[in-house]
Amino acid sequence: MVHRNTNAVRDAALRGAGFRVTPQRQAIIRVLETSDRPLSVEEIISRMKGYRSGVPTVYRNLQQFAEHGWVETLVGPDQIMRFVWCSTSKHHHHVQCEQCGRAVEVEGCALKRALEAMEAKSGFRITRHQLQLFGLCPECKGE
Amino acid sequence: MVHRNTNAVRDAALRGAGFRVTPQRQAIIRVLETSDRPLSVEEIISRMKGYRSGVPTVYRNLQQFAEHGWVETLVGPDQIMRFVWCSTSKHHHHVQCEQCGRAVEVEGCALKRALEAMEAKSGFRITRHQLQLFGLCPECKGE
DNA sequence: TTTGTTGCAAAGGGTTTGCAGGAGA
DNA sequence: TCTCCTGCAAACCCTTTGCAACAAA
Repeated sequence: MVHRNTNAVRDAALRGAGFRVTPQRQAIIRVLETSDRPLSVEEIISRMKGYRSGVPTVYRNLQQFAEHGWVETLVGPDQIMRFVWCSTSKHHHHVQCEQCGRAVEVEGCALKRALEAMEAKSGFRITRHQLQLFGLCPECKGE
Repeated sequence: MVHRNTNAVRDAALRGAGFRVTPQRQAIIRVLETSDRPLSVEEIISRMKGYRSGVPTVYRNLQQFAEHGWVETLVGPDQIMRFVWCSTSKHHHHVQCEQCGRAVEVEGCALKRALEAMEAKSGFRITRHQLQLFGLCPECKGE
């Protein structure tokens, strides 16, 4: 019973963080966890099966989840907020396919050397960075 | 007459790109060129000396300038568009000081090796990336 | 004179707030 | 029961659009 177990873990995490377990929160997390790409609030709501929650509720919860490091908020040139579930709380980046929209996490961060070079060039001490990667996923790039 | 010269160069660039030379455009460029950080539209207008143009005009021009690669549009978590003048049209990144807000360009891109590592990890072919750097500038980091 | 530009006002649309009713614990 | 949450509607506010007047060329 993998499902049962997953749900139990998620509910425990909610409670452990001081949240009440509501069907809305469960639905938001379920949608985000099973999505292969960043989702807007509208997209999150439309993907809720059997349950439809209000827009403000989703925003409020997403904001709280972000404070706990559970979701990452991305906002691109279209000015729309999109959210991704972070399976790892370690520093990581997301690569998104420009053709099919699928996104995956790249664990770890290979930027160490590059950042050092940029620190030397700029004279700044770089403390934080945000990298967004775009390209072609394995399926889309193969012919 | 450095000023005269700079202005002449800028006006020629405008004309060369098919733009008419208007005081609004001149003012926008002047503000952006002399700014040491990304500016919102509101900030751009408030910094215009002796001339005040309408909000839509600034947005429209900024959009056109961006299409010519003259300005870069950044939008952070606060959802507000900010614009920086790009002195070079080559690929580059910006580092912004988290304390004083000053931002500088880092010419070139030291990410080649890091991107290759991430391509290998993800299986994606990475075609485009956007990197935002934050840290402490030379003045702010000293002590 | 021709045609690109500007400015005003209004529309647009994603996000946030206020508040009363509802439901976890 | 006691709070926390949710949902609705309205408020917000940055950005865009429409259109008539204006000005560069």
